[in-house]
Amino acid sequence: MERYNFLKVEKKWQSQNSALSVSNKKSKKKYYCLEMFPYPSGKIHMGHVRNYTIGDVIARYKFMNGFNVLHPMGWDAFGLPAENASKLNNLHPKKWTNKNIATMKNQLKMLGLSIDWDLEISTCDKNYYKHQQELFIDFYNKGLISRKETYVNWDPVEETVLANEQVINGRGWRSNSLVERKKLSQWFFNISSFSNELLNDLNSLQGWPEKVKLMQKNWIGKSFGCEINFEIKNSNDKIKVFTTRPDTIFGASFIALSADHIFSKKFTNSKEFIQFKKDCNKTGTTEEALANAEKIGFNSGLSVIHPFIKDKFIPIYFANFVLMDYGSGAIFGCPAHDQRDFEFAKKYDLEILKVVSDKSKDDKEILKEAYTGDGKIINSDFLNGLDVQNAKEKIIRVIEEKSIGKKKTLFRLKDWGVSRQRYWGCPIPMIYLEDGSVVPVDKSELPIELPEDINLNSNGNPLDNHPTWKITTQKSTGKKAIRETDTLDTFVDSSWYFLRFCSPNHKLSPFDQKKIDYWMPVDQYIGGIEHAILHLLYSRFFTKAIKKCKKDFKINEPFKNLFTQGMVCHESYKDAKGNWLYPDEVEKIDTKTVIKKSDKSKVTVGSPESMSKSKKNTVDPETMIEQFGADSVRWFILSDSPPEKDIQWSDNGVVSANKFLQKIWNICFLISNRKETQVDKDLENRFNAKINNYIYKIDRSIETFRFNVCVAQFYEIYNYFSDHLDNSIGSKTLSDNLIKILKLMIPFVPHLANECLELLKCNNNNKWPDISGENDLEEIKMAVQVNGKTRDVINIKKDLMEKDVNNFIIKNSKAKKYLDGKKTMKIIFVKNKIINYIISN
RNA sequence: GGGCAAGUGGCGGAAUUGGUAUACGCGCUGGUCUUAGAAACCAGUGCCGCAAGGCUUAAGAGUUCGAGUCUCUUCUUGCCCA
Repeated sequence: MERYNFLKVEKKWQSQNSALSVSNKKSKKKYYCLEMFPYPSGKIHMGHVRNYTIGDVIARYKFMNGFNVLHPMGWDAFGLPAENASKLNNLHPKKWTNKNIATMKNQLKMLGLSIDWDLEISTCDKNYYKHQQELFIDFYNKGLISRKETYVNWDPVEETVLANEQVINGRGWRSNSLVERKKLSQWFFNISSFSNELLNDLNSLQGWPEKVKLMQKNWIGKSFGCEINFEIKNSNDKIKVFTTRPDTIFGASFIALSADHIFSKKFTNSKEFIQFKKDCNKTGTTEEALANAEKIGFNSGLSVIHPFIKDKFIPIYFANFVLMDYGSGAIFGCPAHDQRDFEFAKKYDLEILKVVSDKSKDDKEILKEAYTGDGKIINSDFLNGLDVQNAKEKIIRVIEEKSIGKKKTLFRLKDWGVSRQRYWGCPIPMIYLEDGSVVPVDKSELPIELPEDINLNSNGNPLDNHPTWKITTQKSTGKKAIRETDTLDTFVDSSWYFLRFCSPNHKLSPFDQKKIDYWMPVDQYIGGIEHAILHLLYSRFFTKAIKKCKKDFKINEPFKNLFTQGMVCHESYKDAKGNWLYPDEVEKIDTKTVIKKSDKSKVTVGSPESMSKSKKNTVDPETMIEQFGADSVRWFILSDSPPEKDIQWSDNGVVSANKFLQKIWNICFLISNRKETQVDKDLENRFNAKINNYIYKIDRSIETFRFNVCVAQFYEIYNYFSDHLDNSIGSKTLSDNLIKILKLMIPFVPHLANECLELLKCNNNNKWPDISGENDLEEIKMAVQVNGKTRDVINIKKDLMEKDVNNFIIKNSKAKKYLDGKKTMKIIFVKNKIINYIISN
């Protein structure tokens, strides 16, 4: 017998067109299977392998079930790493990117994915970003984009603006440098005006994980609050304050204003105020940064009159933890029940009055921190005795009756700042005229192309530094103009690529509406959980925004079903000096000892975590494919853990996958050369039935993404087959059943399965075997319990009634000895499953 | 601090959704074949016990004829938000 030569076989099947031939028969049901496209960073990693293998299983499964399948792939090709690499290697971002794309495309092909490469797109291709610029202009004309001067998170190392979500613990997500607050004029997508829609439509996404929907819900963060107008003492002015805790109004002990509040104009000549404002800018803009920063304030010397206690005056401060873009840029502080207010009050020695009773504590006790829980309202006149929720409702009612404020809905979701002071991104198609007005370029001028000659080695914005690029004229008037030199956030690129895939070469507009009508929405979207919030939210926003701009566009939500796969993890290794080591630099002596190959010194093993270059706990997919074959790698990555959970990479696992696939090949070989035996019809029937049950189970497991269970079933099937090779089952029966099983294996290990099917002379590989449901097995196993304890398992004919089962047990079962001489009080009988005797002692 | 998950052998995990707990794989142990190793194949492998048998799904209680699954309490871990 020849050994299975995966190198030869995989090449053979890959040289044939791997795409699932998409016929455009409209009569057929469509299936759009999409995996998140990769950033072309250089090489693919195991995370990609997992993502795309899962997608491939689904795409091939649906194809074999008769669907028209769209299974495209492209490149999220703009982004900062290209510029960094360019500075390092003196290679133009475009060249660097295209080189990486070529490498990674080749690697993906090695995996044997059923991708239609004719649909390939790249976001840095002008034929792609041209249409993105067109969408930008459409959005602008619809009022969905605005230009705002705001404070932004400024990364001083990257010299760029960061979105709030790119700031982690007050530091840039990539550079890890402390983020500063800086005022800049920026382009914004008005995503916040879609807050309600984005929130409510989550309910329609039944194919999304609850977890992701919850994360989006929290991110949008709808809350109710109240605006209150405070009268300023000895003045006709009022201050509009926003609060989510109007129930604590009687505990108010100060008013805090943003340093940018309109009242700050009164202090423009104060040196102290100017210094205070400077200090404020050291604090970031995220909620977290505001919560953790030291609270600083500036006493305005003014005060307001408490709206319900006429002789109570409350001082007005400016404070660093209040931002202009939250509410009205003014809050009232209730130190007893808000931690930030508490810290502020401690620092400036302000009154701390409890107005919500903490059941577990004495109300007279001095607080060590703010109490934010529920409780009965105290010290609050007409609110006393109510709980927090009722107090909120009552006080809002009173405030509205007295016309000193009103109820307001607030969203946590902010508008999406998309300007980036970067070269390698989509140019924003706007121009500045000499009269100061800002207008879109004429659509006929699109694409606004990135210049190829660019100097990336100076500080600041590369396009702005380019000698000629920004100088232009307005087409319609011939007036002199300057181009916008910022480029778009790369999240914009990935917010509509799934639409472009439906007609990737369409020239006139971003997409062919007819194709959208057929293919959209994406039936199954697959990607990492790390995109649970931003990418998915932005894509949802884009879909809704396009719907606003284009009459015929009827899609409301882009992704019908979403699956988020877990990460690929590996142990990390450190030598005695504390240097990280790659897995192939170490050797395992036994289960406990690991040594460094080069000098045999002992190595410390770290617990498994997500593969990352910095910890060198990576395994290169290409090496693995060369060593064990793509099928083995695919098989292992699907086998060990449920796909939504993290998986631990194990070389042993791939080795055993490889061994198993060899066994499948062997058994095909044996069966195709098997001599006919005397046939036992009964045995054959049972064999057929059993295989049918397996087919049913595997089919169900694929539908529910339980690929690890599928793999286990395949192992069982193999064991079942090899147990029956010597039995009186006809060779044709064995071969026919094996063909069915091999077809089930095509989505998992396409090369091997197709090769085996060829060996068994099966040439109808594209059709999924019939699922006739769970077949009737003549015999089933039934548990016999006495007082709830299992005493025997009997093989018995299916569908027998209680009386017959009972008779059988009394004659044949070893459970009988537990029943002898005892009185049976009751028998619980579940057909085909269990019989339970309740006896008295 | 708040929210959400989840805790099953040495390890990854399965359990038809309240009905035989530990499928399947890894690892380990013994054997066959080999000069030897590798590969392959066979057998064993939750714990206690010579055995009969008993115990076991983080811990404890509850509902039930019957609980890994449902309810409550506690503990631990992970993720997201602060």
